Amino acid sequence: MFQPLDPLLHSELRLAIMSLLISSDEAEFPYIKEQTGATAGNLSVQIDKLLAAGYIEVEKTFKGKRPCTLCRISPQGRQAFVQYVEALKSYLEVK
Amino acid sequence: MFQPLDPLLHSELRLAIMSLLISSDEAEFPYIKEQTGATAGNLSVQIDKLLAAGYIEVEKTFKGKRPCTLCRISPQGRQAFVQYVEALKSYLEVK
DNA sequence: ATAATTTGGTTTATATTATAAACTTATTTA
DNA sequence: TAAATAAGTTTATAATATAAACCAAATTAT
Repeated sequence: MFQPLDPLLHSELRLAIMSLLISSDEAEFPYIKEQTGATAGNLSVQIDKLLAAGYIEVEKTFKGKRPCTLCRISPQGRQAFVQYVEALKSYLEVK
Repeated sequence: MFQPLDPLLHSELRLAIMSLLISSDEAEFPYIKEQTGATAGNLSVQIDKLLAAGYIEVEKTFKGKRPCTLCRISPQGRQAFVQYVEALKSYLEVK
């Protein structure tokens, strides 16, 4: 009937992050922050969770002299997102 | 960019309840319990929240000698569900 | 030169939420 | 009449989301 929803993706901010990454493939911390409207603290925590789950990869580099945190979606992340969307349909389709 | 997700609907169990009610219009507690696989306690709590939000109406009757809790979606609930689905699209569509 | 502000975050604390366990009451069934 | 089942509710706990507080380095203003 209803397919379980991956709790890692069923979160407004994490879903927004993944949504950005699935189309842009990679994005910098400040860009994600701006696009999602999240606070830096919240964003940092949620990025850590996605990283811990293996849904994204995080590369810490520098952009000139300033630190730059680059996020990229992983194959597992991409798959999890697709599955999440599939699962969601079981709740949204009129049966 | 991303539309906010109504936190009352962005919950696996409450979304399942609303999903059932939007298509069947009304349903009994045990039926919802069976369809969602939720525990009675959890279901009771979430039904209360949907009721408090005005998204559903709850009628406590009897079916023979046994109590029967009947849930029905309200116009506000229906509207909120439709809006939630709209908002979700902003996360799911490839941009 | 140095004080204040901004950038780019992380860590920690709090408040909310989801969830199940424990409980209640009435009704069947053994 | 004792045990089990049905139909829930209340309460406790564990997880979660979120922002506030913090930190370090770089930039800008005085």
